[in-house]
Amino acid sequence: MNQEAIGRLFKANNIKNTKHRLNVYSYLLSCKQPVTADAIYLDLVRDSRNQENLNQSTVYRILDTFLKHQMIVKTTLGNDSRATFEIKHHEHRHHLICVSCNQITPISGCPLKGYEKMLSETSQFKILEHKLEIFGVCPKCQK
Amino acid sequence: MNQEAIGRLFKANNIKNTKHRLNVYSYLLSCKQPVTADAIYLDLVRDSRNQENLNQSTVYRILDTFLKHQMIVKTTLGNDSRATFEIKHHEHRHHLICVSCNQITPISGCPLKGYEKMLSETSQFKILEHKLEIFGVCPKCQK
DNA sequence: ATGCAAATGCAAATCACTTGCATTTCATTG
DNA sequence: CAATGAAATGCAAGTGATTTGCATTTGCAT
Repeated sequence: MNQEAIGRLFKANNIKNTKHRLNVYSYLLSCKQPVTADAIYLDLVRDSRNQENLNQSTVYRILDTFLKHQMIVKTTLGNDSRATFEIKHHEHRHHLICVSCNQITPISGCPLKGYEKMLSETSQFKILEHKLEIFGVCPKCQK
Repeated sequence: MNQEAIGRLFKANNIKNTKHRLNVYSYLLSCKQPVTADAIYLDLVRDSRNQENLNQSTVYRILDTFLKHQMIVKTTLGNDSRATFEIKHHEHRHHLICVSCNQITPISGCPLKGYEKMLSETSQFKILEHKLEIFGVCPKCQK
C-alpha cells in the first residue's frame, strides 16, 4: 500500500491527511506483529526520514483516531500493561505467542465458528466478536 | 467457605492469617464475576464491619500474594485498563462480556480442549495456556 | 490565497499500580 | 502468657502508560 492509497483511505474515512498519520499508518503496515504506542513513537523519531518532531500524545491521538475508524485493532497481550496495535485485516485471525521469545505466529482458521452460534442460543447474548490468544513455547525455544 | 476454612487455606499456603486477607478473600468468594482491585477496596472500606482502615496498597499486596500462591486469577478484560481478579476455580473459565453494560458472565466449559492438542501437533509449539474473551450484547441490553 | 476546523506540541494531569520506610501485627518460642 | 522477630500494613511519594488543556500550526474547502 503506497502513500497515495493511504491518502485515499484517510479521505474515505474523512480524516485529514497529515504526515504523522501517514508515517504511523505506514509503520503499522510494515509490522508483522502488534506493536506498542511507545515502539511506534521511538521508531518514528529515530527514523531519519522523520526529521520533524513527533510527540507521544500525537501518536496516542492518531491511534485513537484510527481505532475510532476501525482501521486498526488494539489489544493488551499477556501480562504487559501496555496496549498493542495492528492494522485491521479483513480476515479475522488469532495468534500463537511464544512465552520465551515473544514471537507471534498467526494461526489460520478459527476454532470458534460453530461454538459462537451455540453460545448465542444458550446464553441469549447477541455475540459480536471474540479475542483469543494462545500461549506456548515455540520449537526453537524448546531446545 | 467459612472463616476457619479460609484460615486453614492461608496456613496451607504458609501465609499469615490477617483480617485484611480474610476480608479480601471472603469478598472474592462472594463475587460472581471478576472484580477490580479498586472495587474490592471501595466495597471493603464501605462495609461497616470493616471499621479499621484499609489501604489501596494493602489490597494490591494481598492480591499479589494470592496470585503468587495461585489462589486467584488475574485478567485484563476487554478495553478496560484495569486488571480484574477472581477466585481460582478448578475448572478453567472464559467470560462473555456485554459491550453495552460491561457485565461479565462466566461461561462454563472451554471450546478449545481438542483444538489445542491438534494445534500443538501442527505448529510444533508446546501449548501452555490461552486467553479467550467473547463480546456481545446481553439479553437486557438488547431491548 | 484565505479562513477555520482539525491536528499537533508541550506541559501538566490522571489513572492504575508500585515502592520505601516507619509502625503494627501475627504466630512461634521460651 | 509475654517476648521476639519476621511478615504485613499505612502512608506518602514514585512510576509508567496514557490523557488532557491550551496555545500554535497545518490541511483543505472555498
